[in-house]
Amino acid sequence: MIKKEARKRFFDYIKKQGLRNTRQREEILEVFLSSGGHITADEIFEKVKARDSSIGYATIHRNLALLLDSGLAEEIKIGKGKTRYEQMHMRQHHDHLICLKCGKFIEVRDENIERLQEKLAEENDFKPVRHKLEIYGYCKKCINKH
Amino acid sequence: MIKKEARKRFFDYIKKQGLRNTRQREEILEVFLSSGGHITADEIFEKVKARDSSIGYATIHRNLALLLDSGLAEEIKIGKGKTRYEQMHMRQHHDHLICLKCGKFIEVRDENIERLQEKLAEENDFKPVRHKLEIYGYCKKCINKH
DNA sequence: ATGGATGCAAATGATTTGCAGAATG
DNA sequence: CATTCTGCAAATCATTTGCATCCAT
Repeated sequence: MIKKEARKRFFDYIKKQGLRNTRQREEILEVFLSSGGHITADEIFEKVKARDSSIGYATIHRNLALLLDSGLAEEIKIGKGKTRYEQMHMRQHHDHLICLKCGKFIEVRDENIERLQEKLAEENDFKPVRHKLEIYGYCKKCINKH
Repeated sequence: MIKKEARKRFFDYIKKQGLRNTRQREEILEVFLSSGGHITADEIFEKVKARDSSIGYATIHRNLALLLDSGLAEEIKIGKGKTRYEQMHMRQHHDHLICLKCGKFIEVRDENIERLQEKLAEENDFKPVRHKLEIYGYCKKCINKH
């Protein structure tokens, strides 16, 4: 199962850094990995609190930083809203089409673009690690309304 | 001259919205258009203040919002730093290679990627307006140091 | 003259940090 | 046991807003 891999990767990272495992850390990881994607710190806080009402908000952020560092999560910051966190590990990388009207996120992937990005980086003596492609515009429903 | 075009576009927008032209607005636009790119609100504030020490910080933000709305500027939010503003109008669109070690921004452009993005959007019944592509990794200087 | 624009200071909102006690390896 | 982690509250930091006044049209 894929979630198991992600857990392993996270705990391997934790151990390598000389850090410890905790109940809270485990719960936050679980909620994050079970999220559809694009989850906020607040949303994680609410979900974890439902299971363990004693958890503090700061703990969410501290562990989110760890998810980022371990490469499991990626930040998405758009406009003035709060930062969203997306899974990097379990799922295949994808790009986003973002509707300027209704805010809808459409996940897409194009192998040719992926390949050209590698090439583009290489041509610039750059070793790519990850990337983010966001295309802003209007989705089908909103295309006539703006 | 290209800067002149950008100015026209901005003031056309202002007028269309029933807004007014002011000394401050003019100065902020000037500083923004003269910036190399990736400028922050603070940096604009400092530069404008050098010419007009009475200007307030809030005015920078209020006018930056206008630059965004008029389509002249684009926001770039990375990590925990402050938002950077980049010119959209005068210069050709470009993507970024961002070094995870030294923070260097390399501007790149690939026609094929641009074209494939159009196609990708179209296939999803999506009308693209603008996009943002950021590739994170290690630049030539840092590639051996991490 | 009229309503948008500005400067200032205070407010906001998200994220971070200091600290003392709790828990892990 | 030594250290990391946690919850809490206070602190930060960037950005936004309320308000009285100013100024462009």
